[in-house]
Amino acid sequence: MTTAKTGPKTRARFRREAPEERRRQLGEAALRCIVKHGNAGVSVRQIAAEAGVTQGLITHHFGEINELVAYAFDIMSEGILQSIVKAVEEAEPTPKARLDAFITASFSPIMMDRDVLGVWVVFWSLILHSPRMSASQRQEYGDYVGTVQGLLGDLSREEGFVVADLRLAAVSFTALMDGLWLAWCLNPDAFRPAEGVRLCNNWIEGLRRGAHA
Amino acid sequence: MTTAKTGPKTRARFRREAPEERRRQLGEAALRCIVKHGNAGVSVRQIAAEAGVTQGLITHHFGEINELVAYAFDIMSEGILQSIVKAVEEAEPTPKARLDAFITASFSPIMMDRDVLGVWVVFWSLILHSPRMSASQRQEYGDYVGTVQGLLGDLSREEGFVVADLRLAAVSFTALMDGLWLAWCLNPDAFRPAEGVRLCNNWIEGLRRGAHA
DNA sequence: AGGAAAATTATACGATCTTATAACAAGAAG
DNA sequence: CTTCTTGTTATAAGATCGTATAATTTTCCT
Repeated sequence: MTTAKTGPKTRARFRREAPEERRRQLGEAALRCIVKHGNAGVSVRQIAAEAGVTQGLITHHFGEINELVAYAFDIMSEGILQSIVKAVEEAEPTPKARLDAFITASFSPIMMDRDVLGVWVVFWSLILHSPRMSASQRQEYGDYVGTVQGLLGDLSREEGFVVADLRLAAVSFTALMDGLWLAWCLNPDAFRPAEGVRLCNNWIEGLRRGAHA
Repeated sequence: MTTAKTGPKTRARFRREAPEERRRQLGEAALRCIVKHGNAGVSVRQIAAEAGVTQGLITHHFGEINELVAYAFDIMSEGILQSIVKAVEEAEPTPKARLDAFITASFSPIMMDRDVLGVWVVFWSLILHSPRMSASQRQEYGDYVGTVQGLLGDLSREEGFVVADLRLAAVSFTALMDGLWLAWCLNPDAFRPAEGVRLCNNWIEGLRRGAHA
């Protein structure tokens, strides 16, 4: 891909952008690279090329590449949590409707996308060796479990069933969904999205029937 | 680490090993490298150094490095599945005791080890971009779910409760455990191993009470 | 012993990677 | 219109990576 007939000593023309915007562009380019090549896609050169800029820009905006990856992780985490929370907020304000919305959103086409989940799994694999990403993950995981705990607590109060340890129950439900995402991502034949919804609802049904009392 | 006083033109002495043994040594060295450095540990040079051999040996035994990684994945998969299955076989032959053994083994110190689980997560992240590993994973996942399905089916027959779709229930239980492993690996403060056992038992209790009927 | 087969070392080559540095240009401000 | 700031390009340096190839050593077989 040659630049269209540049003179002998002309430099490439470029557009100057606000730092936050460029950072976001680079972060999204990173996500696209990970979609395409997994871990192997994480490279200054590939990401710069994907974003249509030179490598130096990444150094300039992020210092080292791990910082860019962590930033991309943050972008994605926020995006996912937000889209799910949004679905909950838009549901009818009854505990059951809100929980249903949560589950449905979790298995909507936005989430049941191998590209999305594939990037997610790659991030998981990076967290253990990146204190920076680990901190983000703990924060985000806490928020997530907290949200689930709220939904489950509201439901139990509304319907009058007992849950011995609400936080643990939320951990369990979260684990179930993560596990289903992972299983489907690695092997989409394992179950259909609608079956994922059903399995989550079955878990809730167990909760109703006092399995966690 | 210099070799002890080699003459000017002497070559390093070495021991010749049977191919299968050497392959296994290299596979285990690869696992150790992944423990230490995650994805970044996957490199011909690092693995060869870890195994105490030269790089060429990896090419010789595996051709390309991805083949070695896939082999390491197979080693680990078999090891884990075997240790769990063994615990089940050693339990009393009642459905409940066997299932208990399965759950207990799944949260024993052998599994609740961040090094072990960390490697596991790295492998997950590689599967999506490696047809060879993907094939292994599907096979192994099928075996695993099949084992779970057998345990759940036996219990339901013994205790006389109804499960609408046994395969789906096994998928769900498997997902719960994978999700708990993942959560604990990324954040060991999320719950204690004994609580993991309890959460699995709670899931089973839901099954008993007809949540999946 | 002696010799053949194959495991292993040693080395080289080209590609790609990360990071650092200097030059340049775009946009804003005076 | 000029000047200043800084986002951006361009380039280089050094490390690491994967793989190929040839030389050498071990080991087994006769």
